[in-house]
Amino acid sequence: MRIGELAKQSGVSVRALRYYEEQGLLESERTPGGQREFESSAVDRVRFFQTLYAAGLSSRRIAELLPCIDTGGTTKEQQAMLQSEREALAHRMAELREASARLDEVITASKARSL
Amino acid sequence: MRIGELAKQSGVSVRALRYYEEQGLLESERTPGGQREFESSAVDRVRFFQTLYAAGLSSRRIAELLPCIDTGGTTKEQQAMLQSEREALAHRMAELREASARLDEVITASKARSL
DNA sequence: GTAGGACCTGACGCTAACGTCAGGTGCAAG
DNA sequence: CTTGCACCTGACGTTAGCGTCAGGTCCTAC
Repeated sequence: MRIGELAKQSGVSVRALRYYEEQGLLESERTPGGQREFESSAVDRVRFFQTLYAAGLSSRRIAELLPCIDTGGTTKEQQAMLQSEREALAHRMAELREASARLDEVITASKARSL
Repeated sequence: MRIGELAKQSGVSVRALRYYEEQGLLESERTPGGQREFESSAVDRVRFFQTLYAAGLSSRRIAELLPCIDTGGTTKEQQAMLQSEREALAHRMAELREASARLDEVITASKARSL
């Protein structure tokens, strides 16, 4: 499939897709005319990237994790990277919970005041 | 207290504090010589900002929420803003859980492969 | 063979949250 | 009164993840 179709199916912009390729996250064949040709599996891949981006990972970090993801990450370094990223996620979730709790305090306080 | 002391106690840079003030998040008196003088309560306030920043809120958003936080947010608009921000946090947490789950898949898959 | 939509490669623009000079002032100590 | 560190106000630099032209090519259809 070509880039426009991939964009439509994965829900990101064409520009974003070219950027992902530039960062080494996506690969593509080229037609004789020079246009990108993606495999259909790229759709899921891009959606996966979106999930990771939403979780706060950078392109750089995703690119580092890709070998682990694609090959199954058998080296110790890869295992360690996956682990540390998991811990980072846990940390971020804790921060969110903290912020959420603090906001709740404000909310309940304001409700009490408006009674 | 002066800005350097506040920076030390709250754990952020002097530049960041001036930025917060610029964005309307912090207030300060001025000495005759023009130097900022903060109340000691500013320490907690700044830490609170850090919590919200960590949760993904922008300065702009925090500034919007401030009246709710300071005055107790009694208007309907303020209540609505607090609610919507709470929901946004819940959404972000769901995204994190999703990403975390996907990463776990990768991790368990790689462990299985390395056996 | 030609219209025109999809695609191409630069390359500059944008926002947020500061970092980092530069050049000048305040202030507490000796 | 002079160090000398803390502080001041601009103002430009930085990073990420794209948005958005500009100017030119590909490809499919008629």
